This record gives sequence, C-alpha cells and structure tokens, in this order.
Amino acid sequence: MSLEQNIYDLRKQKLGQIEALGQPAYPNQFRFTHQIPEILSAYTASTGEELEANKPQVAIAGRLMAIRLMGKASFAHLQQQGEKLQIYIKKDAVGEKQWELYKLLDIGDHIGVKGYLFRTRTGELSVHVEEITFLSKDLLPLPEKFHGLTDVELRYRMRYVDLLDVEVRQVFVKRAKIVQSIRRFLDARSFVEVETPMMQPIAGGAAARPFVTHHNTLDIDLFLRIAPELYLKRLVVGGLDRVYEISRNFRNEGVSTRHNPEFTMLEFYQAYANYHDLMDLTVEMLQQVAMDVNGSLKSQFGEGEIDWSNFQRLSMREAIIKFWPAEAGEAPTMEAFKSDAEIEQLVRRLQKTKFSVPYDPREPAGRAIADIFEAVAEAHLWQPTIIYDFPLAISPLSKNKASEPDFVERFEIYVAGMELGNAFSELNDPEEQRRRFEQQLGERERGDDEAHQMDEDYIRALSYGMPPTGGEGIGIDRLTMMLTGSTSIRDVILFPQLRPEKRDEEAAPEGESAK
RNA sequence: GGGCGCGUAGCUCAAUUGGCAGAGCAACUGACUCUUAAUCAGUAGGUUGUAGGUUCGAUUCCUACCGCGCUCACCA
Repeated sequence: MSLEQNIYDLRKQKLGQIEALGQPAYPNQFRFTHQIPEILSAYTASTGEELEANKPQVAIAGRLMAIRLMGKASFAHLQQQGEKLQIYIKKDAVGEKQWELYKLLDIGDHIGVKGYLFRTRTGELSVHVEEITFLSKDLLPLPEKFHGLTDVELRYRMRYVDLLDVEVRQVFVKRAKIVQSIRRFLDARSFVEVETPMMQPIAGGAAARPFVTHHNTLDIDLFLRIAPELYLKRLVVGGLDRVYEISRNFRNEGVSTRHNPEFTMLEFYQAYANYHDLMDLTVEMLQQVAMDVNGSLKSQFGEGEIDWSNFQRLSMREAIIKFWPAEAGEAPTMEAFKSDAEIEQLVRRLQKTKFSVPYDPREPAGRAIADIFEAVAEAHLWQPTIIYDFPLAISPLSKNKASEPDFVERFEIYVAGMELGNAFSELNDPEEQRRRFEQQLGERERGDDEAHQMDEDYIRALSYGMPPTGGEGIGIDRLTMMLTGSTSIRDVILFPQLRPEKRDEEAAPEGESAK
C-alpha cells in the first residue's frame, strides 16, 4: 500500500469522524458575509483598538493552507481567490465539540468560520473564531508548502493544484483582463463580436496543416479551423463593417515554448481602413491593454523589459539592412531587392556565415527576402516593432502596394523576438484573389501542403464587392506571455497539450481492494 | 523529427571513484491557549521512470524504451 493511499484512507476515516460529530461530509452551501479579499481591503486601515471596540462579525469560507497548532489554541490560514486571512481558534471560545472537529481538519480542507475580526500581537488581521462549519475534505496531500509544485509536467497536468500558487493564479487572472480590455477597446469603436465556424470544409486563411474530423450524419470530413479570416471577411461583404472574433485556432504542427496546437487569436476587420490605419489602432490597443493589466507601459520578460510606449516602425527591407550582420559583408541597399540575382547573392553571402537561409530557385524571390529577414532581423526585434511591406509571394490574401506590385500592404508586430500580430489591407479584387489561389495550388503541387487551397465560395463573396478593408490577427497567448513575463506558452494556457498520461495498474485512490 | 539535458519518499532536494538510499516539508503519536516556513520529542514512509547488460556489488557505467524540459526546424 502506497503512502498516498495511506493518507487517503486516513483522511477518509477523519471524514467519517467529522460526520459522527454531526457535520455533513459534503454540505451544499455556506452563507458568508464577506469574501476574503473584501475583508482584507475593507479592514487594512482598522487598528487593533478599533476592532476591539466594534468586534466586527464576519462569516468567511476558504481552503486551509496552513495550520499552527499549540495545544488548546491554534492559528491557521484560509485562502480564497488567491488571498489569505488568518484565523484564530481557541478551545475556550469554540467549545469541546468544535475543538474535536478542528483537530480532524487537514491542510487543503475547505471550511467556513464565523467570528469577529481582531489584530494579533504582531498586528495581523485575523478572525477570532466562534463557530466552524466543515465544507469539504482534501483527501490527497497538497504539494510542499514552501516550494510548491516545480515539476512542470505535474504543474500542467494537475493545474487544479498548481493554481493554488498565487503567482500562477495571477497569470490567468491577467489573461482574463487582457481579453476584457481588448473587448472594451473594440466595443468602444463599434466593432461587433461574432462567432464563425470552427469546423470548416476548407481550412483557409493561413498557411498551416489542419486537424481533420468527421461528421457522421453528413458523412463528410471537416477541418478544425486554422484561422477565422475568410469567414470574417465574408461578414464584411455582408455589411458588418467592423467585426472581431476572439477564439481558438488549431494547427497540426509541432509544440514548443511558443506553440500550442490550439491557441487563441483575436481577429478584427475594419472596412474603409488600410494597413496604416491598423498600425495606429494596434499601438493604441496594446497600450491600453498593458495599462489595464499591469498599470504600466513596461513589462518584465525574461532578462529584459518590454517598453510598450514606443513602437519602432521599419519596412521588412529596412530591417534587413539595419540588422545585416557584419560577417556577411556590406549591407544591401534598397535597390538590391529589385533584382532576383542580387537577392540570391545576399542569400549566398549569408549561407557562408552562421545564418542558415534556405534557397530554392524555383521559389519566387519574395520568399527569399522573407527568409533573409527571419534569419538576420527577427531575433533583434525585442522592443515592440512594426515590420511592414511584405513580399507578395508569402501573402496570398493581402492587397498589392500600388507603387511596388511585388510587395503587399502587410505588417507584422514583433515583440521579444516573437511574432505577436499580422495585419494587412485585405485583397478585395476577386479575380486577383483567384490568381493568387491558383498560384498557391501550384505550390501545393510542388509539395507545400501548407499552401492555401482554392475557396470558390470566398471568391464568390468577394465578387459581390468587399469595401476596402484592413484586417488583423493578434495572438492572445503570446500577448499574455509578454504581459505576464511567462517565457513558455504553456504557462499561459490552463491545460496545454501534453501526451496523454499513462496510468499504472496500481489501485486507484478510490481504494478498491487489491485482487 | 534532429541535438542536449533531466527522471531518487506524497512534495522540494542530497547521496564521495561503483560499496549499508538520506534530509526538510507533508503524514502519524505525544507536549504546548498569540502563532505565522510555529517550536520540541518520537514513529512510519523507497521495485532510485521501465526493461536489459557489464560487475562480487549499480541511484552511479552501457544499451533500448517511456515521460518531461531546453534548443533547432515549421508556424502565431
């Protein structure tokens, strides 16, 4: 019999004894007067003398996180919503039977207490308990009180235990505030929040491999969406000039500290706006969110500090020039990007250094420009930076720049060396869209299974006329990482994707007798 | 998928060159009516991730597998 099983059985016995004392094992409610955070904020200013004079009566509930027993009196901490309040139980004050009950409690149990507020000799606000109500038993031991759970696998698998750690909890509270703040920002500007299909017959709107699922009655395969993009633009065609959606996308790709197979994205579309309008809107939105969440335009991330007050803006080509590594010789000029031969030369020069840049002569030169950018510039983009004017070759849904047809009106936001957002003036010429899809089909033929598929209904929608529109996607998980200082995406997703846990055949904690 | 690293009591971590597997917290028993990582005395708790191999002897060395982390590649 394992130790864990021992503790489980012991605590079940205690639960039986608690019932024998007349308290139900699993009562169905507790009427409290305050939540613990309310008490802490309402009485911080009250002195011991004031409390002594008024003896404010309170009833509170929470989880027991520490017990310090001294014979016939005891202090303990109750935790609720990530905050702790001390309680003081004295045998004289609660009586024989309640004292017996108290001694049957374990760390991790939920209880409710009634009593009055006072300050201890050391000045800590505490509840002088007059009555204990048993609420729920913790049958399994909590992690070590000082270090908590540090095994990240256990943390992610047993988030219900991990969340008792106040700092872990705080990350997810902040995540909720981020989403709240984004909604407030967009709602105030007349955006309409919508929900579009998660299960799509054609997975479009991004370059990624989808998950496949099956509908039994219709007997068709469906794809979990990789982006809501094409549906949201159909809505703009239909006259929802300003729409947004915050929801999950699914991409059947590797997992890493920056990637989870399901992740949350904000996408929004604004009719009659171009990508420059979106740049301004984005800066304003991210600054509001940072203030709402942290009360500051600075946030700590890893070794450094992110300063959201200042967004650098560079074109992709300018960024390549700016961050061109000395070991690869003279930095290119803007002119160099106009010639396919010169672009190939740039790649060749980089390939002689530590920078690995793929090159495929069958691919359009624009792809090479993007690859060069990723190799030399991306890692430098630690402070918030807007990179604009992307090559047409990697942007099948963006509008061409009028002055430079090989480039499109697209930008991405980079923070802490990561992509945070992606935006563009939306391509609304249905015939050009058809040509782009056909070109993507060509790449599919050549083996790129992330290339975009043909979507006839989307082209039909554009044929009814979409106003000039700017659209943008922002990764909520990544934004949460940046604003909470979490260097792994798994720390901002409650239940990140892990391999299924393998269970041993040993007896389950329910305690079935062994065969 | 490639490379590097990790896996020891419920939790956090030790263990000399390959030589009796240990501590703190949690648990249990006892003492203690203002403690706060409470304190003090005692008790119990282990198939060292799994399976092989080398060896008189393996937590330690080797191989494979499982799980996790970091990193590279793809992407947001």
